[in-house]
Amino acid sequence: MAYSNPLSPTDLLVTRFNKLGPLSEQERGVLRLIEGRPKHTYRPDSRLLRESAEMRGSHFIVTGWAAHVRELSNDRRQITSVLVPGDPIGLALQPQPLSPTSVVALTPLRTVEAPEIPLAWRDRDRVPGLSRALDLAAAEQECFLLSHIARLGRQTAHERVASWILELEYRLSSRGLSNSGAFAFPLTQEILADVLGLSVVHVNRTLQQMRRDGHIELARGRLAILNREALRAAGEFKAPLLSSWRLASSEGPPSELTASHQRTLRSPGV
Amino acid sequence: MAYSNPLSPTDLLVTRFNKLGPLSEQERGVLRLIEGRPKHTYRPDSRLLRESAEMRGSHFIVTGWAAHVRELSNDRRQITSVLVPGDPIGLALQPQPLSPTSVVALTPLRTVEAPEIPLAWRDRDRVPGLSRALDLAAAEQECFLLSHIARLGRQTAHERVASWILELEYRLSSRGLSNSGAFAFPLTQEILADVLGLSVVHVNRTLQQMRRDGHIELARGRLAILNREALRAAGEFKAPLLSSWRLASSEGPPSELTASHQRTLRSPGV
DNA sequence: CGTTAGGTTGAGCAATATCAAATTCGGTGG
DNA sequence: CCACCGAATTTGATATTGCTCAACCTAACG
Repeated sequence: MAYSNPLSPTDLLVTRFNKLGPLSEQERGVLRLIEGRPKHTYRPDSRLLRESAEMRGSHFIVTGWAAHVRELSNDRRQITSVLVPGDPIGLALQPQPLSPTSVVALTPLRTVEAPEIPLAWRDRDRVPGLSRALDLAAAEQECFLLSHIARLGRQTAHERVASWILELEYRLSSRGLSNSGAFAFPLTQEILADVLGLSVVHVNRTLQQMRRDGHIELARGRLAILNREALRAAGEFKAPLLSSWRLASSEGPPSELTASHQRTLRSPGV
Repeated sequence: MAYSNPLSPTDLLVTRFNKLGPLSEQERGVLRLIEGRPKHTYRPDSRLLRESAEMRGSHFIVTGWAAHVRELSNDRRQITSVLVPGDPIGLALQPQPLSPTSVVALTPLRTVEAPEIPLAWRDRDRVPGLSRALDLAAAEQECFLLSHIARLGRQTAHERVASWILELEYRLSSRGLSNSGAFAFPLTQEILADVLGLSVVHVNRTLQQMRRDGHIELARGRLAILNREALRAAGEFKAPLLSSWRLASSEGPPSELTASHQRTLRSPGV
């Protein structure tokens, strides 16, 4: 199936968090505990959380995509962020939080419980690298929200699509889910419209334009970036800079698990 | 001057935080320390923080308004949030953070240093009420960002203006800066355009429409909400619900123990 | 094979942007 | 008090982007 991926939940999390902040062996052990936790499956369109409902338990996506969504009158809805494998669901800073958005499955979805994560976030002294990685993941998420505001407020349809695709690919590649700019892409154009604040028809025309221009290839549930420079020029995407020490050591903490350095070049598409 | 307000920095913060989570006398003492800290003044348009620059020191606005802003090509800019007295500047969860947006003064601005705030945020055990208030303030801020995404993505010009005005009044009144829906409003229509993702001309026409309809009054640096119900119906503004114990006891300062006993019954499966 | 969800296309339209020219307003100096 | 200045607001005319509606096409799937 298009949504499946070979990484275990643990691998996903270790891959991603280790890029944010180096994890000790003990901290990886904490993540590995998650491997054995109960899993949950959801059908497309099922609702994992309702806006203003209490969040209980934090989960991570193992396979499939989901979204944070705000609903408005007249069947309008706005997706505020798309969630891919490795993203948290129901994870919050304070106890007894109410969800600020609904969370819905966009595809068949599998999640795993991760009760140790919110605990670790608080217990900073025992797992400093992990807490810090969680802080940075939160900061990154906020950064994407801000980019999305700029996108919706001030960018044209083409620019929105371009910058959003680059952001998505950036996120997927940090989890090892993108192969030199090509990745499984299970969203319908209607969902895309709700992400980008456009009509379905206009999304369609915009995508076709980008195909005609040779900037992307999109077919059969796969999206390939063919001309990254063109997309960057149009969308003005900049990878989020989160913390100054990352600047100093942007190669990242050397690790056995940095998937992105070991990509094999492969022809994109299907 | 239109931007002055009678509250001291301390009063502003105590007023606001005390609404988020009840503060002990000792915690108020921490806030009162801020009273004596160094102040800073800025002219309109000056830049307090640059995007991707390191944030050093956390401040609070004492008087005047500012904004978080993302800049794009072609002189476009998007304001992601407007900051009013009592709002933090440069406050972040993790150490050595890089600012995800620029911060600019929209009016003459006065801030005060508040080095104890980030410390208090971490030192949860010593000042639990204050840490919690900070958590909730952060959650509230995130909620406003999400609302802004929905606003820009899926609402019309009229709806955007309506919901934004209500949100603004909500924030001002929690600081004692709004008087039965009327408050000092120092923003130009051009700034408003950059907030709402519209052209200046269209902002102008939309405001006039709302004046003609008798929904608002806006003149000489003051904005008054005349028909709150009409604005709510148009904009679909909902005050953010942050935590379940606020639901249970939103009128008085609740005992911190009511929380877990008054949870609402269900929540959909996560 | 028929059904259906998703994708594509065309035509007309509405919302909003752009451009350009007043006009008003809040100071400021005489 | 008056005259003036620049910034902000307002207005009109026109252009454009993106939306709506409706039809049609295609591929996946039972």
